[in-house]
Parts: sequence; C-alpha cells; structure tokens
Amino acid sequence: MRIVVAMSGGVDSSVAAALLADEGHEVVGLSMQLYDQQEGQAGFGTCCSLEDLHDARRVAAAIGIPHYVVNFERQFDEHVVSNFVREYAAGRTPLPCARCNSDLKFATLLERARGLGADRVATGHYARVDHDPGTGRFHLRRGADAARDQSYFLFSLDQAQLAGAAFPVGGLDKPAVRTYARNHRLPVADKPDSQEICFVPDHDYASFVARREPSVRREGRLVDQDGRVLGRHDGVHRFTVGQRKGLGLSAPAPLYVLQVRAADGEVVVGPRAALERTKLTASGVNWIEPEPVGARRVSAQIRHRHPPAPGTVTAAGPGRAQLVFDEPQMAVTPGQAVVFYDGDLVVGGGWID
RNA sequence: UGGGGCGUGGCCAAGCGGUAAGGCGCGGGACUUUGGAUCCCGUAUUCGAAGGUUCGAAUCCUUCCGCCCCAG
Repeated sequence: MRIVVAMSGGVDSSVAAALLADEGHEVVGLSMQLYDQQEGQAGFGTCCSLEDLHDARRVAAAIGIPHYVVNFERQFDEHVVSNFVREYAAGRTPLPCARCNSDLKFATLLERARGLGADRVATGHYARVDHDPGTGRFHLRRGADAARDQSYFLFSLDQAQLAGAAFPVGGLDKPAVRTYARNHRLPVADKPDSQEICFVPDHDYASFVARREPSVRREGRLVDQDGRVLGRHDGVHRFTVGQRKGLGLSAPAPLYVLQVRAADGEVVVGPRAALERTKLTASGVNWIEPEPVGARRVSAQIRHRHPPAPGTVTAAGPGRAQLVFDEPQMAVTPGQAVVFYDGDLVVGGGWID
C-alpha cells in the first residue's frame, strides 16, 4: 500500500515512517511548511521549523524513502492560527493541535496524499484506529502508552478521516519508539520531545495574539465574584479559566481565573473551590461511535493530561452534547475539548462552550 | 514644626506582648505535542533607626528618620 507519512522531524513520526517502510509499504514522506521561515529567526517554532524540515529529510534519506515539503502556510494560517487568535480574543482558550489534526493533517494533507496515489496518511500520534468489518465503522482508541496518549487531540476526526488515518506508533510506548529509532540509526533518535505551540516564538503567545489582533490590547478590570474591582489587566487574551499565575493580585489564598468576559473586558477571579463544575455543554460535537440515544456513561477528559472523570453524556441537538460529571471537576475551560471515552475507546468529543 | 495616618522579604499584606500567616514574584522540581495552565518544594533569626519597659516586643514607651492625607 502507498502511504504518506506526515513527518514533523521528531522521533515519533520518523519511527512511524520507518515502521511502515519495514512492513513493506511504499512510503512517501511529506513535511508541511506552515509559516514563513525567515533567516535569523531561529527557534521561531518548535515543530516544522527549518531545522525540523531538515531533520525530516535526513530521516527520509536514512530510511530510503522519498521526501517532499508541501507549503501549507495559507491553510495553516486560515484554519489554525486565525482560530487561535479569534478564540483568545473571544475570551476562550484555543486548542490548536486538535484544529491542526482535523483541518490540516487529515483534511488538506489527506487530499494531497490521494493526489499522490496514496490512500492513507500516517502520523506519529499515540493513538490507534481499528476497523470493524461487520459494521464498517472505524474506532479510535487511546495509544497503548497511557502516559503518551494523544487521542484527545484527535477527537474530531470523522469516519472518512479515520479511514484514511494510520498511527503506526500507537501500539508502542515511548521508550520502545526511542529504542527503535536508535536501533535503526535514525538521526533524530535522541531529539528532545517537542512541546508548546509550534507557531508561537518564545512561548510568548500573548504578544503573538496582540500582534495579529491589536484590538485585544484593551485594558480591563479584574473583579471578584461579587463584582468588586481587585485590579486591572492589559487584555483578556492573557487569561484562561483556571489560571493562577500572572494575576498580580495578593489575597489570603491564591486566586484563580473563574471566567473571562471578553464583551466587557472583565476577568472574574476567585478561590480554587469556585472553579468546580459538574456540568458542561459542548458544541461542534463529533461522534466517532454512534450518537447515543439517551444517556451514555462515559469517562470524560476536559483537557490534555486531565484524569478522565466519570459522567453521563447526552446528545443535545445537532453537534451539541451535555455532560454531567459524577463529581465536580476543576476549571472547565471554554475552547478546550471535552472528549468522551469508554475505556480506551473514543466515543466522541466536542468544544466546551 | 495645626491635626490625622503609615513604615513588616523585590511587591501586596496579616500579626497588635509569647517568640514573623498568606498571596504575588522569583528559584528549583513534577507534568507536558494546547493553554507564560495546574501541582509540589524553597524563598525575612527579622519587622524604618536608636534607646527603654518586660522572663519575653514587630507588637508598650521615648527620641529620631522617611512617606501620605486634611487643614494652612
């Protein structure tokens, strides 16, 4: 089978490519150029930078597969970056990695792959897809390495996208991936894991947002739950629900962001206990398993690395769902994803309202 | 040189006779392919200065220094 591998230049996607090649597939490496790469702007991104593209090329050469760079600057900007900026401006907290997966890797990139005669796009995600020949349905499962699982970022893939997806390292754990990379002499075997937003230099996402959308630089008030003014801030884009640091306020106990009200520029803060929520609603919901009729017991995850918590989900109209947790959860954050699991199985997920 | 208030770590701040809370910040760690997120640990032998009272003071008294407010 001809398979395109999205190569980021990191170990995971490199091993994914090598594994598929080992299995005898006809593998084509593709790397996405996502933003204007300017000279002297080292460290602009932590993924898909010039260096990473170079690493991907070296790996492809080591494995002996062709490697191409596709320019997705426009698409990345349209789908991922502008969404990121818009969300912050609206007082929400974006999840760019999930947008990138559904809107780029398994959309534009998959199309491009088909143009090359391949019918699958493989990535280095720690997740698993399987196909039930009986129902014809594709299932998405957590990666075998629970600590590395990335299914959370893949919740919005639909059946067609899952049909075209492959996650070769999904059945491995990270140490095994590293070992494989070393054994196969892949040049990136010991490259550090990437983290943080790939398109924001220096971790300074607030400046990035302000540069793209100057109107967010609007001063506002920090208020407590009773509306008393505790201080001022430079713009709602600097805050996210559950945030403790950076408020610049002193109080007997730590204060956390409870709510970001972009409309009036107010950021509501309060004690940790005030962050607990039992219910949430989500929109843009994607059901990977059949949409539940009535209530379905699930364990739900409201952020990456959040221990899944038991609750009951119900479909609430087109693309909508309501979830009630058994126990209150800390900091349900608008803009983040809520993903419903049944054991390892991803039932579906959506964007928290 | 009339009256009132205040000076506690880089910042905010509690304590008001019993041997320096807490928050922010900072440093370190954990976690990590989102969110300068969260979490954990550390961070003033000393309370503007000098005397005094007391078994014992940041807390009481005296003087001095420096701020702020109202009134001249």
